[in-house]
Amino acid sequence: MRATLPPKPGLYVSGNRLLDALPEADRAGLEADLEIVSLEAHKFTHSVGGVMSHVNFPIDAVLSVVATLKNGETVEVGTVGREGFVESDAALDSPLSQRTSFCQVRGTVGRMSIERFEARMASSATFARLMRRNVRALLFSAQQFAACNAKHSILQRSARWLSMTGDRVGSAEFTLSFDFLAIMLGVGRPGVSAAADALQNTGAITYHRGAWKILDKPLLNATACECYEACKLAFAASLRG
Amino acid sequence: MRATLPPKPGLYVSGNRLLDALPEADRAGLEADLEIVSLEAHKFTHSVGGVMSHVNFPIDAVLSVVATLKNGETVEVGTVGREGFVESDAALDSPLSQRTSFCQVRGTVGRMSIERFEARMASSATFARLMRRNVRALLFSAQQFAACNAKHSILQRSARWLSMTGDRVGSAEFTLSFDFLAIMLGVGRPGVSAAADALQNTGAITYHRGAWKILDKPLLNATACECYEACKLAFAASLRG
DNA sequence: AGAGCTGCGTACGAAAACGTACCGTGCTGT
DNA sequence: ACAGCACGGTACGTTTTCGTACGCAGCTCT
Repeated sequence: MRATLPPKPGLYVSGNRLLDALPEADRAGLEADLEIVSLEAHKFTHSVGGVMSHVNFPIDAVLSVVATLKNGETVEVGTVGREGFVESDAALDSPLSQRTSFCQVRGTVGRMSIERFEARMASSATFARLMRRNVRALLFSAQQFAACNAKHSILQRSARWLSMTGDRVGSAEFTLSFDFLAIMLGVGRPGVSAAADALQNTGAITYHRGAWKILDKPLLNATACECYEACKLAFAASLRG
Repeated sequence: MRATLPPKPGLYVSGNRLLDALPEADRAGLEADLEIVSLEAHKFTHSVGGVMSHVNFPIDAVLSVVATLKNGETVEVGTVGREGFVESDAALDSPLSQRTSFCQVRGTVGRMSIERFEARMASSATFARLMRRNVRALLFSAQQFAACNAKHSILQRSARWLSMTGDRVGSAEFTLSFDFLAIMLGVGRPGVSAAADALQNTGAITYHRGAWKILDKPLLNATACECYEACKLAFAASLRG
């Protein structure tokens, strides 16, 4: 679960691509600043309005940022894996979280205290720049989700979600219930059911009782709307600084 | 078209609430750094992928940030008036614009060169903090739009848009065609037509050939989904630093 | 083995929204 | 005054999605 980028010999590699993109000087002391934590599915990392105590850099967990509406419905407004971090508010000069985030697919994260994060933001322009460029990608993806939710079908959005998640867990298999996917996409469960059927019939995926397996990633990507590729590119660009 | 916040005597007041929220020290030289420009409706300020030459602080214009899909459709993913600025990428350590923005409702903006903007970001922590907290509100609103587009009806979203725009132009009257509103919301024109009818029948607004007038703002706000209020609060919070 | 929970298939009427098309109406420029 | 055009009312058949409901299957725990 480490070394997803070619590690430089002797350097600490977190497994989080964002941290791994830091130059050598900025990785000094990183190991001491990070606590590796296992997150179970559906475990919250931060709730809306709360004072943030930590920032989380996913390693092989997938986290979701969601907006909660007044009637209690939640809709996913961002997905974060090893290419990013939560809570992004910390990089925007705010100690308060304006959204809820939680673990979507179980795995590990590197957890850094807000104090250490802010200290690094203040002391290293390179670190701060990388974090802010990542927030830029997060903004891009939130905007893309807005357009996507307005224009794309449940099938396209389901395929997008599965493709994105496949990339982030770094594996073709992961676990997620229909109900949860329906909530994330802001649609009804029968809609997800129909989409999953269609995807399974084309041979792109199989699923069984919450266990998904991607059989044909190119086919799945092709079924997904352009938003998959657009967000992928945006995050890739943010890692290049 | 100036002095929307109580001006301190002798201080330059731009009419943009974000700039006006700056402390006295940070307003030094602001007048020299800003060029007041009149924007016609539908005039682009920046296109996606372009190198940004300027940042625009709306005074009484309303700008839209849109995502353009591959089939040419555009969907509004952010609305910016005198409480904010475009292009936000400049505050996230990027010289490239990742979205297109253009003038939605004609009016004036204060335009600052990217060089002067970056110089202020670098030299004043207060300025940088205010800009980044505004980007935080922009992120919040993009996320809210994502949830809104997934969950709320055309009527609610139309009312939200009109309420938001009314606040931003600082007037109960403004101009906008049905076609354009339909594009912004990512829906068909008949949908907007029906929503406008319903809103006019309740007495919240009137419209005639693209000229809208808000008659009963509280009623309009009540018809709008919660996203109106949520975004309003987010931007208000960003102005308080 | 049985109870109970979670995950999922499915059906179906209702509602929302789409897309397209056609036509009126009020500006605007010559 | 007239043509041309932008604006937008309206209609209608089609598609998508919703919401709800019911039932079955597989896992787990006792």
